[in-house]
Amino acid sequence: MKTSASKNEKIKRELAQLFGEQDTNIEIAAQCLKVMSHPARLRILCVLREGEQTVQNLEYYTGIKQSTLSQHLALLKSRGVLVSRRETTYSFYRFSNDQITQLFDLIKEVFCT
Amino acid sequence: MKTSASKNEKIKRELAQLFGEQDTNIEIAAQCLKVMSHPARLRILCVLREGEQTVQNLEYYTGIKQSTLSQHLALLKSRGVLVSRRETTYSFYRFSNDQITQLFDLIKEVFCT
DNA sequence: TATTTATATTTGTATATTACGATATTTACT
DNA sequence: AGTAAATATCGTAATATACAAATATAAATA
Repeated sequence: MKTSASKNEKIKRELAQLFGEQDTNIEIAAQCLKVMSHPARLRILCVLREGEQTVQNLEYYTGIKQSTLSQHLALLKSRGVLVSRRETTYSFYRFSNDQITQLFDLIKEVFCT
Repeated sequence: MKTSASKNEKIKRELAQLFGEQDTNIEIAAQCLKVMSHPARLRILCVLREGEQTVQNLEYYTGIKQSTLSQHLALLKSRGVLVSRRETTYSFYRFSNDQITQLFDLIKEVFCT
């Protein structure tokens, strides 16, 4: 089974463009998406889409246990999905940037309409 | 730490809307996203974004071993990301619908620009 | 300084995913 | 029927992830 040479070239170019020199883009994308691909973490993101929240509010809204929640938040933060700030003893978490927000919105649109 | 009652209500409504009766939306979204969140599978999707391909062409473009590739394809198919058709001894895989394509395009935009 | 509150980290255990070789299946062709 | 080609599935070992209890840290306040 062969494909035309020109189409081969197009696909190869496309791949080169997507992956970049070291496949870093695709690795980063996979890691970031993977961390969003969990029911508990999608719940967290859904709450944070409305604005930043403390851990205990997230616990209240999502029903996830504190230690588990904290681990999910750490994971989301480590992959650049969320950022946090500390105010006295409270940690506030929020989306890290508009592109993540946009991605989340599309996910919601795709799966919830 | 308290949040205003009205904001509480808004978030609760938001959650109810997203999750639906049985949290099915969020489960489906998590499963579908998870299956896309793998370097090898993103490579596959990148090739298929250009149009349907046989397994052996995918093997050629992605460098993934045949049995591994076949498992990735089966997974993507089982979660509704891809569909396939058989023509003689060849299986052709392609994106299952426009929403998945749109989602993939945004992922690419977010992580590769 | 002792205590309390909010959050983070560690630890143990259970479960899930991954890649790949070996094997099976499907279809075409002789 | 027998063989070959393309694809699918199985078995398994290595690795990763999930969860929650226990513990640790950080900051406020008595």
